[in-house]
Amino acid sequence: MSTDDGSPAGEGGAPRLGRRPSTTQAELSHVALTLFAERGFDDTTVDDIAAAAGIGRRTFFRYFASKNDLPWGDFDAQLDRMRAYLDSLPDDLPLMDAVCASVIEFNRIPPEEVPWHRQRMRLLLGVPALLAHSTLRFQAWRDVVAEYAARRLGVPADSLEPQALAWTMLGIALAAYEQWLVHEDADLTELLESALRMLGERFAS
Amino acid sequence: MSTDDGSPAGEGGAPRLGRRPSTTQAELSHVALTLFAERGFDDTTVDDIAAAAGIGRRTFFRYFASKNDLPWGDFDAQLDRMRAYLDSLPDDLPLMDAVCASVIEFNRIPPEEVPWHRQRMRLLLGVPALLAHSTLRFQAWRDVVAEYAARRLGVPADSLEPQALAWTMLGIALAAYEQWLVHEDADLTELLESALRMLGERFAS
DNA sequence: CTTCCATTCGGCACTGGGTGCCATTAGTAT
DNA sequence: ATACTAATGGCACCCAGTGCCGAATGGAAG
Repeated sequence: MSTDDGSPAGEGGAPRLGRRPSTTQAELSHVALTLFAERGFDDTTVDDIAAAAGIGRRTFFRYFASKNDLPWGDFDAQLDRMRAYLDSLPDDLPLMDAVCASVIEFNRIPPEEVPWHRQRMRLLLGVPALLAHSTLRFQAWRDVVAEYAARRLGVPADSLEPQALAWTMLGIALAAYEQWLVHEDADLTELLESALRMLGERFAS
Repeated sequence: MSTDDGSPAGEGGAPRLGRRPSTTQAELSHVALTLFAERGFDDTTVDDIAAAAGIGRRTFFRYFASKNDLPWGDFDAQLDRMRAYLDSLPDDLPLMDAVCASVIEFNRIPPEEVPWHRQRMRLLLGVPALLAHSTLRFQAWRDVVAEYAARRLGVPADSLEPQALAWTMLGIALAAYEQWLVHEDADLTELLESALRMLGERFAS
């Protein structure tokens, strides 16, 4: 995914060589999300999406490796943002504080994008096929957390402690998301904070 | 899954009426696991499995809803075991102790089944398609934990606290499993214990 | 033994996601 | 105009999964 498919039609700098891409991931994603909202995920075929976007079915699969990837946009860019945030934190900040802060920061969303993001997440966590596929994305997210924790702890990234920490953080975040989707008026940041706080209290026993 | 597909060929009680099933989930699962070990999951088609088991492709899908379900056996029975174990614990045992104990108990495996279980889990966590599909099974597991926690806490099962706890426990268990798969000589119970212990220490900060 | 009924089997055709191949199209540079 | 580059999209193909329906297999009732 990410932007290595050479598609950012328009600016970028490179004077373009060869035929220009006829669309973008973002546009395809948008078209698809609209269709999903109308007919539902399962009742929307890739042909429908390609037709609605005015491209061939074969071309669709050059922009997205699978139908399941549509709601994700370019997650890799988000991961880079998270990595950068973690690296910007001072090393004397306790590990748990750093990780908790980054989870909160990663999931901070501008108010105007809340409805949009809500729809995306409702899809991702509500449609079984998408929830299953999401696991693979979450794995990449966990790796970011685990690598940071491993560096701070001075242990390999694939050892128990960073991995367990990363899994835990993912779990907490998803539990908060589920609440957020159910309660229309809830604030995601607050939910994340209380989930994290709860974890600390519960384990203090 | 479970046993509602009416296939437990042999005993059961009901004197059988109509044609008898020509195989069982267990046998199919066994045949499939063997093929997976030889050729790999992705390079084994459903036709291969059906042929190896001596049944028609169409019949295969009456025993398993999908190819992805093959390595799972009857997970529902395991979940019932877990529920029963949780219910058997005294109510004055602190919640966290109860949950931790049940995670450990759920993943206790007889020594003779270790190699078998290892292969199954290596498949489930190593093949992307299976890992993704597993999410749906893990959801059922999480529900068991969340329902118990909710009862102990006197809150709805879909509220934040039980859900976050369940997610966390799943994460810890999976982190331990990953270590177990990497280290051939490791003991799963010990890994689970140290992962749980670590979580407590880390959050005590 | 024959008839009836229940249940499983499995072939066939079809949908839908995903891929490899390759000619075509649309651009830039010379 | 020519050459080169990169994206497009049609076509054929593979595989998972489903609906339909007739055929096979068994027990029970006549």
